[in-house]
Amino acid sequence: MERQGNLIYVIKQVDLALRPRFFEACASAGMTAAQYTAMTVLEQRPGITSSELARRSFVRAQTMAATMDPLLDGGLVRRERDPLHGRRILLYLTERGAEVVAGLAPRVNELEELLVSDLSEHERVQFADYLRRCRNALGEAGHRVPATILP
Amino acid sequence: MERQGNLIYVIKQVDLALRPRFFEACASAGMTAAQYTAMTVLEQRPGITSSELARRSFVRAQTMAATMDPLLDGGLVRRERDPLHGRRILLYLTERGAEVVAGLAPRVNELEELLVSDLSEHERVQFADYLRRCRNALGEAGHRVPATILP
DNA sequence: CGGATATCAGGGAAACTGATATTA
DNA sequence: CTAATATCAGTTGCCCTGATATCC
Repeated sequence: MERQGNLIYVIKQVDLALRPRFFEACASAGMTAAQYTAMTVLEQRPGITSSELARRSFVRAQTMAATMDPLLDGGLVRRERDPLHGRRILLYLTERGAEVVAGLAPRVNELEELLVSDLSEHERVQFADYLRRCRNALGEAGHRVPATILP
Repeated sequence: MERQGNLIYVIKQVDLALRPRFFEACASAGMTAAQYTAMTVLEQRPGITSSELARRSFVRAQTMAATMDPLLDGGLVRRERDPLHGRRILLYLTERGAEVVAGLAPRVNELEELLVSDLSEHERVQFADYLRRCRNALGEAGHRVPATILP
């Protein structure tokens, strides 16, 4: 009886407490949180399509396309037609895009350090592992993301 | 080396993966996610003020007031002037409000069970503890109530 | 006075649904 | 034909800042 019952609520609280600081950091580099997040994924998976990027980010293709638009206009992300597939368009960070992401990393790391400041080294590793397993449990259970497991 | 580096990103992923299901459950009871969340807090802290509720939820007073409005109109939440303080207005769930929250609990518990379905009993306890400590680390570090400077 | 509460007004980031054309 | 991609258009939930009046 009496389950803990408020895990979802606490995750929401953490997200809300994180948000203004994360927004602020991203804004200092001239972009939004969604844009920065997408760029960090793009950095690790060059040549990914917008649809695949959307799937990994748990949003719709239209949402990701809208997120990308200002980055394309701003020259932070570059598009390239897939020579093997006439419909797909592949995405890459430009040099400037990579520089901006790298320039923002210290501030984001600082925020992340604050987030886990009360956890020991061992606990941080466990926490990251638990979070990934939770994400995968949700991702695998249909509702979205039919295929691949995320890194 | 290889920092973990993407903790914030994974939290965001979990939140995004959770959101559509959570929204769907709340909508089935005729309310939004923010409204349901606020009501669960109200259930555990009857007589709380809207401002204090906002503070605990990591949002502004205006945001919480806007969240409450439809609940007040719908008769799920009741307001009462604080007899000891002419400005404060205390909030309470109505009977109907309590019923709606109780009716939604099974679906929310089901979702939470899915979330932690890959964690052992011991790991779930640890996970909840880590999340709360992360939330507290962010909450204690100020950043809230910056109170803009300048005239 | 300063500090907290409540509330009006407006704005923005970021998700959603629906519809459509194209291509493997 | 079906599935996936890209994209146009509109909508919504929900957070924000700024300003103001009231109360201790």
